[in-house]
Amino acid sequence: MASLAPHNHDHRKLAGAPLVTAARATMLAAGEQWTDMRAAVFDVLAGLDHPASAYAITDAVSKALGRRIAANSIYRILDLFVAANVALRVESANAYLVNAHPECLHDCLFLVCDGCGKATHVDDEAISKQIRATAAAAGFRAERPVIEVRGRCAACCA
Amino acid sequence: MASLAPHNHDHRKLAGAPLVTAARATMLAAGEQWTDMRAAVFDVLAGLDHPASAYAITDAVSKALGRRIAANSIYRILDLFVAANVALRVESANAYLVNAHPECLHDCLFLVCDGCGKATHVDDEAISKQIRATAAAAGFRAERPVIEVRGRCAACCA
DNA sequence: CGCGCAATGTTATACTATATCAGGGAGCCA
DNA sequence: TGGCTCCCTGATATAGTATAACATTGCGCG
Repeated sequence: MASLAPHNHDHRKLAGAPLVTAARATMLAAGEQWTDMRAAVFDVLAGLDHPASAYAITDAVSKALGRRIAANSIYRILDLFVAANVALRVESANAYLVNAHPECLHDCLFLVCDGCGKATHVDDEAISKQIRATAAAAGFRAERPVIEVRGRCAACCA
Repeated sequence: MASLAPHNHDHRKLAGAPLVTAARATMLAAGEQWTDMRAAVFDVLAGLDHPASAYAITDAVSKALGRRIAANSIYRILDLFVAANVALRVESANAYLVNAHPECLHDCLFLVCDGCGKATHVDDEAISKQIRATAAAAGFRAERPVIEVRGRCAACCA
């Protein structure tokens, strides 16, 4: 275990079982349950290599469970996940993504490729601070910055 | 805050007739027509004090023209407007807004109030440059930054 | 005139998101 | 145990956002 300084931003990404464990712990800490259904949704999210729509996730969960799940139920769970910071939403793509380090909370920036659809999650405190400062200067109370860059990733620029 | 752009970024906001004239000129310069329909949509946009959904705009245009316009037609025109930079889209709100200075092109930042729904349009080259630099550092070609801050405006904080 | 082209109309449909109420299981307490 | 509440999920309906596909109109031009 790396040391947990006040917040050293050692952002190694979790994956596999440790990620599930961390997500579960985060949910429990938020006073939310970790049900079979939620675990199934999380597994699907964690298995994606790019953000997916709620309906795509619904299809994948349905397939995984062998029975039809209503989109409705998936939305409820995704909303909880986002609120608890174990999942993230890409506003400009109406899509959801697992949060590979659910234990630290900060504004995040997505580089969203219009070629392959993949999103790279970047944390940059300098940008975040600057945006929040700009908002504050305008007398605006920033609650949820949405910072996304549409464009082309290195692989898709070719 | 060095101002090295080709133009001086004197961002006085246009309104009323001069704004329409500027928008029209911008569209023509982009090789697009300025039809009665487009003028009607633009008038509605220019009369809004906060971003509105395509359907709300459809209703307003329909009312202004005294006949029912299909949402479809409005979407087409809004898309053109956004492409030509005479209108802007707030991704996190699925809403459209007139661009009060259509003649200069830059990334923009919206402060979107969850209380009153108003959006403040801020231009900040420092943030824009930093975001683009971050993207470039990741080998990502930034084409369209989406920078929006959800929160509460000064009036709604009270 | 006849043709092509762009804009708009018309209709249908896909996609995204939420509301509402019913059912069912776990824990709690008399 | 029985009954109770609370939360999660199911089921259904509907609202809201966006695009597809083809028809029609009107205008400029040879």
